[in-house]
Amino acid sequence: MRASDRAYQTLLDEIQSGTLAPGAVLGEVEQAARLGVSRTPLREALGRLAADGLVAQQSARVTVVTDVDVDDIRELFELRRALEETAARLAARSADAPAFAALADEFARADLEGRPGMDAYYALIARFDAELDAAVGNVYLTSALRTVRTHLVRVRRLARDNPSRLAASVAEHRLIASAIAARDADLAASATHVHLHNALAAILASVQGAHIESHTEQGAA
Amino acid sequence: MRASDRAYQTLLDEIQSGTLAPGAVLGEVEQAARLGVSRTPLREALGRLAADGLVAQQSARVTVVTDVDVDDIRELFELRRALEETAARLAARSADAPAFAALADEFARADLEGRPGMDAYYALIARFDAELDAAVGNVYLTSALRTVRTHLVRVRRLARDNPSRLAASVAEHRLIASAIAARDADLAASATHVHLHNALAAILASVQGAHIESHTEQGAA
DNA sequence: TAGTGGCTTTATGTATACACTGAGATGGTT
DNA sequence: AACCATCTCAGTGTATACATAAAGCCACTA
Repeated sequence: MRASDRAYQTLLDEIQSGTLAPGAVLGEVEQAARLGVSRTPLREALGRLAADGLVAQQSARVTVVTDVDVDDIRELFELRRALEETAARLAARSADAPAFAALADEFARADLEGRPGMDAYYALIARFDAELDAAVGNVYLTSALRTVRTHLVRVRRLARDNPSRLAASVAEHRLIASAIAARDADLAASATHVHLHNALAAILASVQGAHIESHTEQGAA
Repeated sequence: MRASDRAYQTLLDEIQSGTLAPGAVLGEVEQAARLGVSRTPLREALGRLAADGLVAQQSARVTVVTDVDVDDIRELFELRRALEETAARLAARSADAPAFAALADEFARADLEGRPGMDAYYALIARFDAELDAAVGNVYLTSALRTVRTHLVRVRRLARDNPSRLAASVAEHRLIASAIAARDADLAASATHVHLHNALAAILASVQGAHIESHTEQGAA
């Protein structure tokens, strides 16, 4: 594996996991030393992260991890809705029906108990996304979706998972998969719309709650 | 201006104009020498072009200008429809109405005579796009649209402009601008849908025509 | 004559040295 | 004491030297 790939992957993981918080300054010499690569591959990694929108040049001399506020989440979901509704429609047109029927079945039987259940669920969603990309068969759309998903990892981290919301999310995914398997483009698009509406509402509620909590904590401290 | 920016801009122009044709091999040393920069900034430029999707690593040792075939054009327009319909809806929600009314008026009075008329028309479309981006106020959506527009430059070049199609295109843009100015999101989205449908049909017809012609030329040669 | 093995060559990937710019500090002046 | 100019320095931008690996070619063998 190339040094620039390792640097990119490491920084990506750290930004997505929050280890590198928004606003963190990424000096080239500092990060290169920390990751054990020279400045050349590190600069390439920073360039890719900048293209992803995860870092930005604040001034001419300092690049920082980009911030994610509530407005960003709303904007991200506007784009996500445009892309995923289109993807659902296109997938319904030409999808491998048995594959999506099988995914729908897996969503129907998904077990969300404990951390292993959650991990299995996220893995299932990843497989669903991959199958969706394959069914859509559009590199431009898939590429745009990849960027959205990259940002979504950070957004999900901001919002804490709520058990009842997760159960609803499973049911929503099951409907989307069923609709695609049944070649019902309108239903697939509407179900996606509904899912994203609910997902956004849950995230915003969670973020607002955390926001109020953190204010309370500040007051108590 | 940085050397890497100049290299990127030059290569971008050459790829978009067709000077660097699809399939052209871009060796680092060769291009660096040609553009008068060292390999370091040239590699950065190639990285940005790769992120744009204009070049790709064919094998481990050779980067080439990506190809654009008819299927690519269809796929690009699927994404474009998703993004621009959404953009039109969002712009209708919060646009600077007088600005779009003024744009609609300019489209109504557009003169397409000769090359200066065409250049003025393309400049007007660029202003329309900029005003649309401002009205949408969504960096994620705007960024995705930027990528689409980057590819569209090459697609437009493949298709030769047809005078009657251009006149229709002006009328379609006028309607979109009017709908946004009137805050009619449904009409703006539908007008955008119609416009993109017609634009794609014209491009495909032109490309097919050119394809047949080039076959004929081959047969004659 | 065809195929294989190794060598050579050439390109990329990486490290490092140099250049230059912009920000901050320090000292002088008003 | 406050403000401005200059100097220093840190950090980025660029060039180049070195490491490495893949592709082509030639020779040798079956």
